[in-house]
Amino acid sequence: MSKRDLILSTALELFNQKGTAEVSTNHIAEACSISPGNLYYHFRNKAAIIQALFEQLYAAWDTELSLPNDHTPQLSDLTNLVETNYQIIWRYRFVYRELVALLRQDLALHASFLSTRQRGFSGFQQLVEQFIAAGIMRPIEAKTLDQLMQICWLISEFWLNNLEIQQQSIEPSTINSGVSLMLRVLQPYII
Amino acid sequence: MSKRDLILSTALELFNQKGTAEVSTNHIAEACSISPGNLYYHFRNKAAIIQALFEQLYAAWDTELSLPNDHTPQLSDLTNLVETNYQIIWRYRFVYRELVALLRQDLALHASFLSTRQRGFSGFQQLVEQFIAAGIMRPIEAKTLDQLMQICWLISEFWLNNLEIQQQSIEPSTINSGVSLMLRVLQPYII
DNA sequence: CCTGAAATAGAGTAAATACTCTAATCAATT
DNA sequence: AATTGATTAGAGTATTTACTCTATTTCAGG
Repeated sequence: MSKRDLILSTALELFNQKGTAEVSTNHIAEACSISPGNLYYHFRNKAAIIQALFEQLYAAWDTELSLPNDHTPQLSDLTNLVETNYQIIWRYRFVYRELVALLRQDLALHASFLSTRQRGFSGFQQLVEQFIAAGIMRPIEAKTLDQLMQICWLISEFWLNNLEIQQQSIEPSTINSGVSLMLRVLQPYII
Repeated sequence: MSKRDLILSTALELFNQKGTAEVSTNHIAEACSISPGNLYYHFRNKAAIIQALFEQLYAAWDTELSLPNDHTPQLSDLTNLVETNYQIIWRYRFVYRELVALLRQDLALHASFLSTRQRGFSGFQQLVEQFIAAGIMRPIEAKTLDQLMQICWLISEFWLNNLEIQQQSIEPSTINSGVSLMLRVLQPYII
């Protein structure tokens, strides 16, 4: 593993443990057993480390959330996708824990996050539209569909936060409850 | 206004603007035009200021979210409640922006928040059960009902965060879209 | 083996932070 | 006027933070 990757994975672990505000660059360097100077050789500043971790998150979404597009979609595709998404978010959990604060402090980060998020949302919406086309779901009026999508998206983004607030351990079973929550929203429209 | 209240309202304003990590006790004191020593006369430490603001939030929920219990409930009661709740959360918006981080740093705060939250959730659930009893909503199986409540609750807690991420201005119209999102969840069960 | 660039160590700095301490002031009561 | 307790100012402190600078080491290619 390159030193750059070591710094990033160590920072990720510490950020997830204690939050970005509580973890200093010196902490990260010490946890990596390297000097502060070395850390600043690899990263311009602390914000650059956070940005790089966001980039990793984007990459994880891109590579791990792809759909097999050679078959007609099934509901299981949706649940798989959502579950994988929860796993990714959990891996980078500091991001959603502090999301609003982090984005407010960094305009460029906000922009990149918004566009990545928009891509994800569009893909999600297309999947549901494929369900309708395939007769798995009833036709839905445009505005209603948009609202349903927004609700599902809200669940997928904030369900883990909700679990953490409730101090529930994040295990497959609790994560699955987030998946079934989303299915509950769509259920009245599933044939 | 007592000096204590001045400190709290100033701190609230600054926390909402910049986040708790970016606002120091010295900042607060300066913004109040008082000395740091004076601030520490009124509050043991920075955490105590945050705790006091949480108490104000609890109080706002208690006093402003009461239901008129002399008439059979109507759907408009629900929308009014949710709207008022959004206004309260917006007033103390730093709380939900940083919620997971704040609670993880302060065990006592976490406990008080959880119990207050539980009370609110129960009240909300009772209201919906009254709708069912009044024939406004169809009877719903227990597990389904619980899931619906959780979804609505998630929306009420995180909708403003979602708006902030989208950089949308928080206005009556955008807040109303949060209310109709919740109605969209319940709509299939409304008679 | 030499060279030079990349990588690293580690001391150092200016600023900020949470918080303390002491002395002064105020305001009400005796 | 004197006393007393609540309030306030403001200087001070130890620590931490993000980040810089310079000197040294590593190591691949000629």
